[in-house]
Amino acid sequence: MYKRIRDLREDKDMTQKEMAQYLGIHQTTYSDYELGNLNIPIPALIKIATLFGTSIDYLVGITDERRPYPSRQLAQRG
Amino acid sequence: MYKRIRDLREDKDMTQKEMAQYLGIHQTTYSDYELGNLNIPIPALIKIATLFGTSIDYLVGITDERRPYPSRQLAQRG
DNA sequence: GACTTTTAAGGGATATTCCCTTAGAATAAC
DNA sequence: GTTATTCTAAGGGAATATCCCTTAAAAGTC
Repeated sequence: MYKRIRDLREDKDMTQKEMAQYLGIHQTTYSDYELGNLNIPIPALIKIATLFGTSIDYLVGITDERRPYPSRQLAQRG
Repeated sequence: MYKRIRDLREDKDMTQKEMAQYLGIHQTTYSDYELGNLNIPIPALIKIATLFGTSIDYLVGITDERRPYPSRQLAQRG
């Protein structure tokens, strides 16, 4: 169960159907992602993290820090 | 092709076989992970990020920052 | 060249994925 | 309370992906 993804979705007042459309999959597939019944593919994880402005690490519970590192395109030296 | 994972593995002088043993999978499966032929499951991503002391975001190329996010146990408020 | 180590490709049994249908839960209006 | 509506979850199955095995190819050593 990916509670963080569910909580972020609800914070954004989005439905599973809307998330599924965003990802190009069916609502029931997305439901299974949140429930942990299916492994979430990396491309979907990236899109979800981007949508919510956080990191994959936060989504999957590795860290409690919600802010992502700078995205690759904008990263600075130093 | 997950070049970052490959580069980190080589920096650590590890073979695909050693990585596969660490993950509990076959060398050819791990090879397919690096090549992008197979989707890397989240649990494997977590183990790889932990082993290399970095984030999943770095592994998959979202960010260029190599340092890991604060671990869940040690995360601070603010 | 012969040998070893390492990585990648081919093939196939098996497990997973994904969608469809549909059921259940929650809410609202009447 | 019942009729809609919305949202999420379960059951089932065709299609697809996964994972390992075998083996080939590449790279290095002697």
